[in-house]
Amino acid sequence: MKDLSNNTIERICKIFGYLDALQKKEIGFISSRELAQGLGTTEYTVRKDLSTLGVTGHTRRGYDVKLLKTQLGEKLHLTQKRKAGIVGLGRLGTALLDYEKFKVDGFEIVAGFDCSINKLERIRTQIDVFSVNDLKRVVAERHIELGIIAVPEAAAQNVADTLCAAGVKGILNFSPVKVTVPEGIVYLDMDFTNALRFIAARL
Amino acid sequence: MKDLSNNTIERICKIFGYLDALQKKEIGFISSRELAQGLGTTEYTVRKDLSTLGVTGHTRRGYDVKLLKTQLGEKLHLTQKRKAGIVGLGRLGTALLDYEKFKVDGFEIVAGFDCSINKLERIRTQIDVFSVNDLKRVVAERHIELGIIAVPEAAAQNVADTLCAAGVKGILNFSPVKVTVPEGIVYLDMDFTNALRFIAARL
DNA sequence: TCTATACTGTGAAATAATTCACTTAAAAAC
DNA sequence: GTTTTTAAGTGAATTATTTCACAGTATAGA
Repeated sequence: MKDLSNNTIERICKIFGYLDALQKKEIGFISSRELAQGLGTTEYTVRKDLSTLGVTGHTRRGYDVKLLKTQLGEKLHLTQKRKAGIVGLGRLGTALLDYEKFKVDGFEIVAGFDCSINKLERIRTQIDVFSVNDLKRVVAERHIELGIIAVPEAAAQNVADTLCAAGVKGILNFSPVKVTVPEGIVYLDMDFTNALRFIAARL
Repeated sequence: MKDLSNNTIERICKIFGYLDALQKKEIGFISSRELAQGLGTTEYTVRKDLSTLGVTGHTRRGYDVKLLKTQLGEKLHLTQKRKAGIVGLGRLGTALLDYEKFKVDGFEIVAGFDCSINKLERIRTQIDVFSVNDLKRVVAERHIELGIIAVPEAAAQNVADTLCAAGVKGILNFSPVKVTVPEGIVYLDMDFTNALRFIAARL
C-alpha cells in the first residue's frame, strides 16, 4: 500500500482534516460529492482515492465520517503519535512551538532548538528548549522523528544535515531555500514566498 | 499563455526562487540538469517547462541565470510589486508581518488587521495595523491585492468573505480549515498540520 | 414487502504529464 | 579550420491521472 501517488496522499490528508470539521458539525455520513465540493476536487477522484486505499462507503448514505477517519488514519499511519522538534526559535519558530493544532492531530512538539543562548533564555513557552549543540542527544533521547526547520536560509542546509545525522525521518522546511537530504528522508518545503508567487502567477 | 498547468507553475516558481540562490553564488549559466537536481525534478521536465513558457537557453552553456530570472518574472507577472495585507495578528500573523523575504521578492505587506483593540495597541512593528472593521477601506485605499489569513479556524471563512468583498484578488490561507471563495479569486492553503500529515504518511 | 432512489465501486475511455530519443547548434579543444 | 563535445529543443512514446459510464445495492419511503 506504499504505491500511492503524492497527489492521492495529499488529497487523503486533506480529507482527513476535513473530517474533523464534519465531526464538529456532528455530521455522521458524507457523500463523495459533498466531500469533493468541500475540498475542491471531483466526486470521481474522491471515490477513486478512497477505493485505492481500500476503504469503503455505504450505498445511498456515503461514507461514515467517524469510521472513515479511523480507516484513513490507519492507512496513512496517522494514528500513532509523532514527536517533532523545531530548530530556529525566531518569530516563526516560536509561533510554531505553541501551534495548538499540531497537538490535536497527534503531532507533539517535544523540543525547540536555537544556537543563540540569549534567545533560549528569553523564550517563554511550555516546551523545553535546547542549544543546537544538544540536538543529537535530545533527538535520540526523546525519539524525535520529525524535524521542523525555521532558521534563516543561510543556516538551513546545515541544520538539515544535523537533523538527518541525528536520525530524524522527516523534515518540514520553512526556510526559503530548498535543502538536500539523504535518500530515504521524507522532505517537504513550506516556502511562503513561493506560495505568494504561485498566487501572483495565477492572478 | 494562461494554459499552464498548476504543476508547471509551481515548478517555475521554484526555479524562480532557486535562481536567487544561484545569483548569490555568482553562477552565470545553469544547465537543465543542474536545475533539475537542485529542485528535485528531471532535466526533461525543466526543459519542457521552460520551452512551454517560450524562454530559451544556449547550446552547451545552459540558461543565462540573470536573463532567465527576468524572463520568468515577466511570464508569471512576478515583476510588478504586489501589495498584501495580513488578517489575524497572533503569533503567526505577527511573524509574517515582519517576514523579510516577502519584500525581497516584490511582495509588500502594507497592512495588518485584527479584531482585538488590545492586540493592535500592543503590537510592535513597522507595518500599520488596523481593526478588521477598517479592512474594506484600507484594502481599497492601499490597493491591496493579496489577503493573508492568519486567524483561528473559527473566523477563517468570515475573514475570507470580508477580504473578497473588499476586493482582494488572491488569498493565502494559513488557518487549518479550507475556506470557499468566489469564482475568480485565486486561493491557496498553507496548512501546517496537513504538511506534517503528508510527511507522516510517507514515512 | 415492494419499489424507487441515490449512492458506491470500478473497468474503460479520455486526458494529461512525463520521459525518451534524436536533431540541432554553439562552444571548446586541438 | 576541423572535430568533438555538451546541452538545448521537441515530436513521439510512454506512463500516470482523471473522468466517465454504468452495474450493483442498501436504504428510505410507501
